[in-house]
Amino acid sequence: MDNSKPCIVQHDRMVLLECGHDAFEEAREQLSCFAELVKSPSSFHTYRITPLSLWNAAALGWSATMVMDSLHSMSRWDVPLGLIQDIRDLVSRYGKLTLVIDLNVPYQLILKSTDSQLMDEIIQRTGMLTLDMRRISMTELAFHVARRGWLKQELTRLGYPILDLAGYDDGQRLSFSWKEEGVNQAFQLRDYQKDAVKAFEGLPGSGGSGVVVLPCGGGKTVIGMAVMERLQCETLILTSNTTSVRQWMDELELKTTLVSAEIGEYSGQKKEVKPVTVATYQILTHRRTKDSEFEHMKLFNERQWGLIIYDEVHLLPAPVFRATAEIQATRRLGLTATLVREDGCEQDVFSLVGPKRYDMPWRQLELKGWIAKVDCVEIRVSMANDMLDRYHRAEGKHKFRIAAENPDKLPVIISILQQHPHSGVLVIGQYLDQLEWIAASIKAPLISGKMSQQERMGLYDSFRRGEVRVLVVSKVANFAVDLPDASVAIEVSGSFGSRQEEAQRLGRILRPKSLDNRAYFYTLVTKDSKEEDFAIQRQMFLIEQGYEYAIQIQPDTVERVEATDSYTEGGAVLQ
DNA sequence: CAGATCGTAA
DNA sequence: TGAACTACGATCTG
Repeated sequence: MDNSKPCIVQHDRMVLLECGHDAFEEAREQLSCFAELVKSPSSFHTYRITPLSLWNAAALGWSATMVMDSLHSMSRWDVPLGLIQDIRDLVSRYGKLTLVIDLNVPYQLILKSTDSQLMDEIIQRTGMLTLDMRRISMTELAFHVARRGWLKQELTRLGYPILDLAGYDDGQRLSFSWKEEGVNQAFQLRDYQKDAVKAFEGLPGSGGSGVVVLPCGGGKTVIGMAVMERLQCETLILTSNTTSVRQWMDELELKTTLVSAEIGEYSGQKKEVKPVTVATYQILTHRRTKDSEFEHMKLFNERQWGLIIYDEVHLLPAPVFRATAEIQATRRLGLTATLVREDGCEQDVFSLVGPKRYDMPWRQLELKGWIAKVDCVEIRVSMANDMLDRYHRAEGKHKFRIAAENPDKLPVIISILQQHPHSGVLVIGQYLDQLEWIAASIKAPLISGKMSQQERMGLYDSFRRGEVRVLVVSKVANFAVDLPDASVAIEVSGSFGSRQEEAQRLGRILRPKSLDNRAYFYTLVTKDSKEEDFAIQRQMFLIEQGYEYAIQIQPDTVERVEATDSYTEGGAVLQ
């Protein structure tokens, strides 16, 4: 055993990482490249090495030897032999199967494998020869172009990822450029944005499809536009909501020479199809009745798109995968802050949109000053005795809500507000009753789904101007892209454990700050309740990104609030 | 026929 | 595990 190493590598593909260890930070960075975080209690973080995490690493250029060397350098004990075998096997699978165009037969693709045994294995496991595919040599299988997406999806599911080198249709050409700003100064991309665009383009032959992972505030729309600008083709942009549709359209008009006649909105309100069209996922999946067809999927074929951009690709609805499988000859760019999906369709994103091409951890942007430096603090608030009684008597499903609505969270909120007397603060929660009560108690306006868009805009404006310092917001915070940014967020309750939600909420305070570029994220959790478990689950994504939650335990009510005051100011911050 | 309101889906 | 919110389309209104 070698205690100078931070990890325990287990034969079940789990890796335990000791948190307090000197080499923690470095190990975390390595692991995040080829493993995914599954649990993060305080002393050890648990990572899992999955086929998908290895293939994504392979797509970024990791070899099995590199993964092994990395594991070896971090592991306290010898890396289990079985695992070494598994990693060798899995990583080497990426690239063994390639997809190319048959230059002799039109509409025909060829799946090539590096050895005939592998081809035998695949044919056996899939029974593919019974379909419209022919084995044209020991190592080659020919099939129709229409099967391209289906094949990749199926084989990835079976454990055989395909390196797609079959190329793309360029689509209808569309000329435009960045608009010149000021004194003939065209728009400048940040270095990492240039790198992301380059990574998406890949080497000649590869690239052209895949996912760019960037935190909120990292400029995902800019990267989308930059890829469009490189390709000079008609583009379909898919986003999660109508506000974001308008945002894309505005940005395009503002930063490029495209004019409004060339940019179309395809949503519930309008059905324009123009050289650049921005649509919501929802309209694509809309059906008149439960089992009628998806009538708007035809949008994929209404023009000769040269590029399809999937904004927030982690939200891509399952039915859209099917349409995506059919347009594999079109370049595809996925943009997201997290590849984690609650429905486990990560594999389909990998096989149908493409592998991860670029990943920029939040912490690195923070070091460069592109986003604010955030301190995350989890405050565990205990329950008063009568609440505790109610909690224990309640049925399982009500317990969570009782804990979440713990009224003793209020003094903590007030204390935090006092600690940040000059900052814009967002109080974010899940239950309207609770939020109404808090809003009334601290005399701050509440923004919920009930409030009209106009009223919201008014409040957002006053908040931006500093006339209103504190806003209480409901789940609207998860969707409203126009919510102004603050430097302090207090999460008073959250849903069952969505990592996405936590990421979104943190995103609200990430925009760089003028003074010291610092922001604060507090999450209030009732001590010894179910809420603690869900909080752990929610925080996982941020921990994956390298954030650490300082934990404050709040033993009892008001008089302890002062006690924590000094504690917070002192040291409950990140390094 | 633009804008408000309502029910439904996910 | 449940509540809250959004998007869409249909219907209504001046």
